[in-house]
Amino acid sequence: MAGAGCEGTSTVTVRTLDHPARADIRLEAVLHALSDPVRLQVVRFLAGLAEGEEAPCSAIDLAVTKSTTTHHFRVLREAGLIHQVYRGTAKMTAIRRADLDALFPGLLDAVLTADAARRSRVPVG
Amino acid sequence: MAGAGCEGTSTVTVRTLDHPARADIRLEAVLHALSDPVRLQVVRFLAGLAEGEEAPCSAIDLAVTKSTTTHHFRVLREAGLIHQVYRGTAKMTAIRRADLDALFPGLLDAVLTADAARRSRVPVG
DNA sequence: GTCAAACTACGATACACATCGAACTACGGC
DNA sequence: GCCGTAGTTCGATGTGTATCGTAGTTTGAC
Repeated sequence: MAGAGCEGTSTVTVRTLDHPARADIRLEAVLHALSDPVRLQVVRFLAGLAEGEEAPCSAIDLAVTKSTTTHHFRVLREAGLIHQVYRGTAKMTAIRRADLDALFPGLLDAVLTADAARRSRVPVG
Repeated sequence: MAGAGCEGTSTVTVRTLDHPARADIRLEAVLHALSDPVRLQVVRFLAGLAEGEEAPCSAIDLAVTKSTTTHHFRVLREAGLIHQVYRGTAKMTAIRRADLDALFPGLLDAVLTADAARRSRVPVG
């Protein structure tokens, strides 16, 4: 059966992922997504990449299982923080910086700056 | 029994409230506190007051019961977003802007700006 | 086709949270 | 002392969430 059992897939087997449009990104959802340490780690990693650069889920060393990782990536995607696309066996992820900066100017930078400052105070987190 | 049954009260009946020190304010807790619409409304109201100005809980018209209001104010206080002090029968609340701006420069303003922008797009929220 | 790698789905679990109503406490005024 | 106002506490409830393990799907390589 084509495309069965795949979250966000249309009838044909193309493996597409649903993303909220820029206008549908909600501030509360973004703040909630950022309030989890695992997800903040993901965002921190992606924000450290070059503009538009992608990374597979496996590139980030998270202290949780793969199924939990899938969960967190979905929360980030549905909140509008990241964009994901299948490329071969990997699922490439990039941060939606342009959308975020347009909707919430300075928010992402403020969070990343605050997070970096805290991490420099408390060496290992 | 002196001071029994009062959250954060010391042995003598003085009704003191515990607040985290500036250094103990955690970014995740702040983001989580801001990710609830009721609490965001409280912060928006307090941020609109003059510098250092206080307001009683009852000054904000929230669409929840008093016990739920108590809950949200406690979340905000324990996250380090607000400072509360008893004054007569009222509990006066002020935003901890200096602490927040020192720890997370630009974060509160970015959230408030984004919230204001969204509220101007969607008139009633 | 077979196999391994990458990721997903599902069910379970344990915990956190937003909400309420009802009963209670603290304070100021009469 | 009595009462009203402001806020708290407690228990309950329904919902959300972070986590896991196991089993499954998809894809590229062989």
